[in-house]
Amino acid sequence: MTADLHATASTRLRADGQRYTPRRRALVDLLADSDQPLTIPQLLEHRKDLAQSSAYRNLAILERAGVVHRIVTTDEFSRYELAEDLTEHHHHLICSSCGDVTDFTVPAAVEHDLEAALSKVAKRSGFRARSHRLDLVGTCATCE
Amino acid sequence: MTADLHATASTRLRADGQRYTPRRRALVDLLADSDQPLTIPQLLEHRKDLAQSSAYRNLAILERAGVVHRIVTTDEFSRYELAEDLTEHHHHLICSSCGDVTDFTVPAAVEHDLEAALSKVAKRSGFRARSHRLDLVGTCATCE
DNA sequence: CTCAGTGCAAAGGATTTGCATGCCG
DNA sequence: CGGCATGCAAATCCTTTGCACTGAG
Repeated sequence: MTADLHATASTRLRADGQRYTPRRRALVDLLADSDQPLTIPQLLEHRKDLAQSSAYRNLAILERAGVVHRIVTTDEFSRYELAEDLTEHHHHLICSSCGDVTDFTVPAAVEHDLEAALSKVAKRSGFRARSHRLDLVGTCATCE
Repeated sequence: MTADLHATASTRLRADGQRYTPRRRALVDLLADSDQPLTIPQLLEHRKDLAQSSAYRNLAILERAGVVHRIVTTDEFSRYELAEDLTEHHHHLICSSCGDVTDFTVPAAVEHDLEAALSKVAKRSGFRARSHRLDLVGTCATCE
């Protein structure tokens, strides 16, 4: 699936008039290898040769192209993960103490009921839903 | 319930060694009167006599005391609402175009199943859950 | 040669903080 | 009176932007 991932990333960037450069590929690789959304400092930590400004710029471009997704939790840093359709649908455990985020999933049945309830709400309010977010906020095992 | 609200706010602040001043009360009033979380510019807009820095400071204090809750969505501003236990449990429609946030609720049955699934997840990961967040992200009727 | 991608350094903007003043207890 | 709350202005810090350089086509 990794090969596919890069092919998809490349296609989406091209569709947006952008190239799939080594730097951008490196960012996608880092995100794909992680089981949690990463902040830019964390990304730079893993790949010291990446320039901060370029990381910001490239992640913004990758986000516009629909390759990565930016999330804001409770601390001061944005975090990035692969776009929803490039991973499996999942949710986040957010530690309000250290800010760390971990992925998790819920049973398909629950997810399904949720979808149904949400689409009803959206229809009622004339809201065009694109996605939903379900996060659990609390304290992670380490901070506890 | 408004009287109770202020009594509760006052008690919680006192427990945190803080006073319930007119400015703080004004902020709580504004949030209680709104059917959506508000940004600080929005709060200042409603009450022009509030100083920006004091608003920031007081909201931080109110948050520490458990009276208000800060949420970060997709745009650059934080938004504030009354703490979960001072309102009814609800969720948010987040417009990714204008950043506006509207409250909504889901049927108790769905909410209940969700709680059950989440507490199972939390237990499995040694995560101490404090609350959950369920948001619908998309485009509001106005921006559509 | 051209033009996008990159790195560095400087600018931006929401939020925070230092400090002098005012007010409640 | 004492100490916290307030307002103003300056400082912070994540993020964005300007600009010159480099490399791919």
